[in-house]
Amino acid sequence: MGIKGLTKLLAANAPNSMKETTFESYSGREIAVDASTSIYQFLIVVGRNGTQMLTNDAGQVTSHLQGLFSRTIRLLEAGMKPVYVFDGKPPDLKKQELAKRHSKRMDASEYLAAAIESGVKEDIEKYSKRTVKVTRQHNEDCKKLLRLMGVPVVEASSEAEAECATLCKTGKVYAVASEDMDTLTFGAPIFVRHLMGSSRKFPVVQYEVAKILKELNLTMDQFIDLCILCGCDYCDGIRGIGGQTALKLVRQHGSIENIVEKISKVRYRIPENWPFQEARCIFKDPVVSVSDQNHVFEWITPDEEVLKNFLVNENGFNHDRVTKAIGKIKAANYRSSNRRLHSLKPWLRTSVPLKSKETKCQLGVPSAFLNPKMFSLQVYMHLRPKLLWPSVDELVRPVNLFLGVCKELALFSSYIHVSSSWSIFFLLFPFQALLLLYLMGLQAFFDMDAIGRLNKTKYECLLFDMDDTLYPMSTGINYACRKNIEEYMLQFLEIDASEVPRMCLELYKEYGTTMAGLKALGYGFDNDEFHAFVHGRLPYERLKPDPVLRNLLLSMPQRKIIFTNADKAHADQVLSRLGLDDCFEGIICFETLNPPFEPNSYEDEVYKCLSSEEPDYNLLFSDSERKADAIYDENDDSLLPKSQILCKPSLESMEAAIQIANVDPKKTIFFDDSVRNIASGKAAGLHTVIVGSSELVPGADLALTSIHNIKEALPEIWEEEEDQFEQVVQSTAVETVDVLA
DNA sequence: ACTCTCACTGTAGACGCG
DNA sequence: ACGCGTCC
DNA sequence: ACGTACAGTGAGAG
Repeated sequence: MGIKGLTKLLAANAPNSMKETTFESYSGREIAVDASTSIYQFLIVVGRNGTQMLTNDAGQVTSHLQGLFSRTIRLLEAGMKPVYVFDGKPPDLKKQELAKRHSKRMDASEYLAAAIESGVKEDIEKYSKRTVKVTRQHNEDCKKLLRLMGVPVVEASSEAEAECATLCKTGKVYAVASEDMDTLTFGAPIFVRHLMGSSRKFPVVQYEVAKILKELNLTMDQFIDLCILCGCDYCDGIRGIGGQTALKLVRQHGSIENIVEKISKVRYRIPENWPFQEARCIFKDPVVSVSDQNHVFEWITPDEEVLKNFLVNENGFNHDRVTKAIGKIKAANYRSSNRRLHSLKPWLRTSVPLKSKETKCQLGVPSAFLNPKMFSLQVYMHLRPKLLWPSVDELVRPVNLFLGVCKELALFSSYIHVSSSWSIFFLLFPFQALLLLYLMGLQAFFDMDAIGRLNKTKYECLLFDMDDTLYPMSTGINYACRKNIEEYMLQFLEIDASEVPRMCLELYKEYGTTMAGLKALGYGFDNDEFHAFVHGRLPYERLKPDPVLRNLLLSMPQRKIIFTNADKAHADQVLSRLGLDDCFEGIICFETLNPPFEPNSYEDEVYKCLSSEEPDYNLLFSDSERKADAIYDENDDSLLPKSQILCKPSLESMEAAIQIANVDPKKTIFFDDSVRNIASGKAAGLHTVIVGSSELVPGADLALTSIHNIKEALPEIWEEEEDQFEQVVQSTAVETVDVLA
């Protein structure tokens, strides 16, 4: 039911918080839409004639598909980028409200039956609408349709409105379009009503939460209390108190607790066991899906064939109509991908900071004073001898070799889940296991001998992203990091608070990291200073040592290298907290790809791949010269300033990493949690594994919910030990032969 | 008289043709 | 501009 | 084992 009477209350008490806009003005904007309410409306109204609805051959209702299909196309054609958010589990507090609705529907069903009996058309019409219920199947149909159309779908973990609001707060969408006033209570910064009202019965209205608070002169907490008092889905208000009185009381007393204490108990009866605090919690800290802070929504081209099959063959849509509609989606996609670059322009013109420069160098150590040695390659690439086995040299005789294997296996079985049949086998029948391994070894030796010197090694190197890959997203490090970046932009770059989240994300999207984007826009801050601020006060204590992962890593025979966009200090801190310091041969980090100065001191091959970009001379130049870097051609619409920073997901960064690590991409597996990094990793020729996702994404060869599942999902990594083993055996044999010869 | 609350009821898409 | 039938 | 919401109305309380 949303918040009772909030529209009126705001119209009367905060008229300036709402402004009339137009449908067209949201062109180019990402808009979150609550899917359930839309589907509900479609089911009620699309193609309804009494109890008749639009159906497919199988007699299943298709009204929701019809409605959603045309509405979404309408949005796309207007240049908007819709994100549909589906409901998750409703909070427990909402149960009673839902039960009420359920019983109402049951009543309506009875009335409907009676109406059909008596044959009164209007009653049939009326009551059949009231029995409408959005089922799981409807939801699934719609998700499928949207995905085929290339439109992003979000599954909220609880209330869709809460999820929408969070998407908006974090800048992933520009606004939430809904009719539900709850959206404001959940704190969606920009909330649009009647956006879909093609009837023009109501104009499109935009609410801004910040303006509401300002005009009502309330804090967000107080506003939430106000909404609870007005009456929300989660608990009753106080009888006799509506919007007006609630506003007065909140202004006067500040919080529900105080109001309860002060108001007349004679006149107002406070409900017993009134769960207003729980309701407050739902609004204030709603359960939302823990999504990747850096995840970027994409509106991709529709899957034409499958979409046609779904609509035409399965649901009886008119073929020509669908074909025409798909054409519209494609055209809209094409236009908006061209338009995307425009969205950064406003910041280019207005945001190049002038004042912030003076204070710039006081926070961090100017890089010029840092010891150049610190940036030599060795620091970032702790090159160690390639460690394949314990004491490889000693493995002259098979027995020694098997002792090594035993060690590894013993290590495995101590922590790997029981599912590893090898480990069990080894534990139960150590002697037999040894014998079997011995035989396998001999077999491998002879196989190898037959094949000759052909190198069978499948993987030589494993390239790991660090944050959100080696430890889960839920630690909140990523979130804290983002907050710090926003804080930095606010404090030191003097960017307007209202622009920060959105700008942050846009730059991230366009340049790979927000920092790279800021640099490209001409902000001349110091890299180290930025990193120090952003990574300085992260809640590292939340990272706990991960011995399981450590053992997994140590048991992998391949080279293992970290590839992160973060700086060295952060990488060191994280790895040390996780207890993984010594698991990696090297770290490719921000400084590796963006040497502070003296790019010449780099190895030739590294420099070669960097030289296609302008080296970052930025730090050596004066402010005015730096500003000149941001100059772009006003007349060329497609040109944005190039980033001077090399980072994922650019293909150049991938190739640079491959060169620095000196690996063959075909024999390297790249682990990352970001879809676009995976895509560009694939483009660079790497094997790719998306971590933290249960579904495959474009460009990924494999999906891992957690890095801990690596052994189950990629047994090849360990199986390769046998390959390595063959190699060792063989090379040993060859050497022996040489010696003998 | 006037303000406010409450309970109840009604209504809700999108397109294209003429 | 509008009403009205149609979509499946 | 489930899934929506506001606007308008008029009666009645204070």
